Amino acid sequence: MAKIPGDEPRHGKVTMRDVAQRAGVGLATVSRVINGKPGVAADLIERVNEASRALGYRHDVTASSLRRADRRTATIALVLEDVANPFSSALHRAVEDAARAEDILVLTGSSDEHPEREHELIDTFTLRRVDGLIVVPTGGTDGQLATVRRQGTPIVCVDRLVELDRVDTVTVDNREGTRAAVRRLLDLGHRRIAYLGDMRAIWTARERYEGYLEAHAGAGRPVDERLVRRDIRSAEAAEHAIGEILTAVDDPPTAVFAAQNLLTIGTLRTLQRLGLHDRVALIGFDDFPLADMLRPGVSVVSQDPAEIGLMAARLLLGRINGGDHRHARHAVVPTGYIARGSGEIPPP
Amino acid sequence: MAKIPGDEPRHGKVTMRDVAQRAGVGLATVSRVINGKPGVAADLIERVNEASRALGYRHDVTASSLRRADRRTATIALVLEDVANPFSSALHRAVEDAARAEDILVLTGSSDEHPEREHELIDTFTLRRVDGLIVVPTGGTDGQLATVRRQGTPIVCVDRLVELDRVDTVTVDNREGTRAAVRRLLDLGHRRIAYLGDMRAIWTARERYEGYLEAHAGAGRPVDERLVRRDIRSAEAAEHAIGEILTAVDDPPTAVFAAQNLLTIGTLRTLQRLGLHDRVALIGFDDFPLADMLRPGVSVVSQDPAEIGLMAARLLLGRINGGDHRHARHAVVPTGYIARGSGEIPPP
DNA sequence: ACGTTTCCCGGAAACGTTTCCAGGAATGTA
DNA sequence: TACATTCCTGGAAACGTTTCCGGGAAACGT
Repeated sequence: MAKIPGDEPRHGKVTMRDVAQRAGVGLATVSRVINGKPGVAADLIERVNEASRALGYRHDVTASSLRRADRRTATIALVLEDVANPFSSALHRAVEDAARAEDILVLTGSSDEHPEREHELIDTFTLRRVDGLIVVPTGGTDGQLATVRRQGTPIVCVDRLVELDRVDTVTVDNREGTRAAVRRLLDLGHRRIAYLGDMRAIWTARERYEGYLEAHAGAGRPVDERLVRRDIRSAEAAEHAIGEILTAVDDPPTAVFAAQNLLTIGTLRTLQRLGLHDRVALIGFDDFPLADMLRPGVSVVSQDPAEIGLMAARLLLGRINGGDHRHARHAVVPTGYIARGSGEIPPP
Repeated sequence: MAKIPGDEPRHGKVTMRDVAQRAGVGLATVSRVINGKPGVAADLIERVNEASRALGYRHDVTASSLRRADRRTATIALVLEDVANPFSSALHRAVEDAARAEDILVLTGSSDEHPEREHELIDTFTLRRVDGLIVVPTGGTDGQLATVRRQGTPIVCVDRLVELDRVDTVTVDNREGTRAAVRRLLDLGHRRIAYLGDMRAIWTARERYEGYLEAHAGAGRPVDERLVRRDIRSAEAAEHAIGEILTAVDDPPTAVFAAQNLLTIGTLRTLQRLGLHDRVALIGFDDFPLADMLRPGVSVVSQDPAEIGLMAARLLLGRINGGDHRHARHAVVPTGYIARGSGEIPPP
């Protein structure tokens, strides 16, 4: 064959059969010992362990999962929006740590918020027979998720609520976090509070907007539609939108609530450009690095991706390890508020 | 073919045998068709394809790799310092994209800069028979990497240079990037330039320091050891160190070069606290989000993690696909300089 | 002492696939 | 036409493991 020059002949491959032979026992016994199954004489266990140590035997998880009844593969998959964004990667890390504790590996993929891509990823992952799936769902794959779940793969959906049979979720209290923050602005005396929101197709975006409305309703204040822009998907679009609102509207807002990371940053840029950063209040949803280094510091509604990831991993691993709760569990982790100055600017 | 939501029930495990039966051909023929091997009659190919489509057959990569001669598993592994840090995750994303183009999945793990942890990860990954390994090496695992490589697994080391047989590397031109930046400061008239560096055990840290020395040597300027602090590992430590240098030294520096992300941020904090951010020049190594939003904007030597990741993936996939280059290839990607103000502050 | 149950153990089948091998058809050559 | 060669094809073995099953020994009950 095409033998790569300089490649060592694959000597390594010591198999269970080798161990069995050296220990002078049957193949089945070695398997039992390796898997820690009961009902093997103590001296045989010792012989097998000794032999496998001496030979440097390494258990082949792949081959094992082929025959194994539960087909466990010691791998879970994580479908994120984009492994490179800070929220996703913090989540990823938390999941990795939780999985590592049980010697489980993590496969990841980025959906880029595209249902087709997400579908494809879930497809590939389930084909590899991962033991479980943690998904930040785009919302276009509920049907697929339901079938996959029905076929036996435990699933935890994260960040966005989905209502599917025996699919657990971990979400953040978007509505309440937003409501409380906007309420702060109202209590500070702001009457005209602009709102910048993400794509309406995204559950969190809808929830946050609800919180904005609730805060106004709770304070008996009307919402001026002209101060609201939704379906904004980038920092640039936010820059533009808030610029329009601040300049074109005859009675401009004295505060802004930016319902997502990038939108906060876009708003920030425009405020600085217009020299309004010390006069218009700003609260963003979701913290970001260096928010405290800006002036004024940017106040945010914070969520804890590590906590979310940990929770998701716990729920998933719980189901994988046989806890077959017949109903879906929905964990909600609370948001925080970090006051850094921008949210504390009073109306003129 | 690409139907999106609410998919067919596709329960059951339809195997190659089922396809063979329905197509009225032998098992071996189905395998040949699926793997696109030559020497099958056109009508049989059509029959097999039709049958497999009709039954919704899905190729089981796991079982396949068990018997397969090359043992390819269509998976590569990525060992990063921490999946959650921006450099790592940007790299991760680039690798994911390159791999996806060849239907290859990516396993990841975080070493946290611990050799033992890295060793463990590499061990686990190779046991799973990944097709290749991309590693940001801690430096404590060269022996293991050499063995793994010798046993046949292609390896690309990233960010830090290692000299191992047939192990490719992708690094950034740390030395030159630093030299040029420090040279700028010197040309601007700065004579006393402080240096904050990461752990000396890390190759990049050593290289950057060399660049700092070279710049001084090239300009015929001496280096004052009292302005140099190395082995700093956190933003807090940097904050403290630079504070000491700025206040305790009788003839304080007029500029600072921070050789790593966190150190730049730590320095920034201290400069702001001391009210020196407009008077002491600062250049950092490695860009970070919002660096342009600070006052003054933070000038940095920039590296492109996406480019690095892409390059690494290319080298790896090249080897996986049979490119048996017998010598190691070392790609070096250039750094940039982004002037935002802080690096352009002249000496008093 | 004898039958029955329980407990351990090892040989063999199975998991879903690829590869080896041998046989039959088709083609080429003399 | 006869024979060697090439080409296709499918049955069976193999990959490394787990699980099924049957058998022998030990423990138990009478």
